[in-house]
Amino acid sequence: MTKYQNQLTETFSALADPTRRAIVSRLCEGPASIGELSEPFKIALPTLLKHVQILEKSGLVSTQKTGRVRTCRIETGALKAGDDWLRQHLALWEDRLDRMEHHINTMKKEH
Amino acid sequence: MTKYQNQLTETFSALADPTRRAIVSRLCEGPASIGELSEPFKIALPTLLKHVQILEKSGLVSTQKTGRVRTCRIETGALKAGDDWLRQHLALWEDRLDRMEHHINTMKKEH
DNA sequence: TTGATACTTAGTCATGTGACGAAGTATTGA
DNA sequence: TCAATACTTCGTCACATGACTAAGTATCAA
Repeated sequence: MTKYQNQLTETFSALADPTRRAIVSRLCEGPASIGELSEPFKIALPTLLKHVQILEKSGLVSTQKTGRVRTCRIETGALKAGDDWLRQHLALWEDRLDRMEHHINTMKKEH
Repeated sequence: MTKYQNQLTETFSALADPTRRAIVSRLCEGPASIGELSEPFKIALPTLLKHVQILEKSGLVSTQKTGRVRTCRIETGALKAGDDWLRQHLALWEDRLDRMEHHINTMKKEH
């Protein structure tokens, strides 16, 4: 598996979990600490931390520790990579449908 | 978890596996049977079938059996839903950056 | 300096996932 | 009819995932 494939796998895996998507949504409103992130969820801190680490590994989120507080923020690179993959595939399929339609119209005219 | 959340979870989970992404890529070139799909991969038929079933459940792919052959094709709905989520979040974050930049510029002028 | 705060690590557990081979079913072609 | 084809189901297995509690460590405030 190429690095690009690996990156996509990590991005989509990270986004496959509803808690992690909620974290991403929250971070789109602005940076937050681990404690702030954990508040809206009914999960233990170590569990939340693990989610943040997965998001960080996938490149969706970056973090920085200052004193005893770790601040998390969104990174758009991985979001864009996922979006690019989806759009490319949508475009591929739609091109195919267009070509098919064109082909059918050509056939009709020939009658 | 709402139905929409569930749908997103299934879509992103489905896309998290490289074999399944390869199946989606292949099907963007046009419909294919289970046998045709399995050829490029070094995996057993039951494994491939399971992947196709996961893709079908997520709504990314639809299948139809005629005689003894099952034909698989892309469905764009789930692809679009995933793309929408990503684009919405990219937009959210970029709006925030714009507002921040505007704020900084306003502060500068006030000096 | 010392107690509170904010994570962090370690260890455990139930469940889910992706893989396989073997054996089954339903169609098709000769 | 009957062998070949194209899945499909079944049972199993190793490993990954997401959750927890308990017990750390590092920083800050009084």
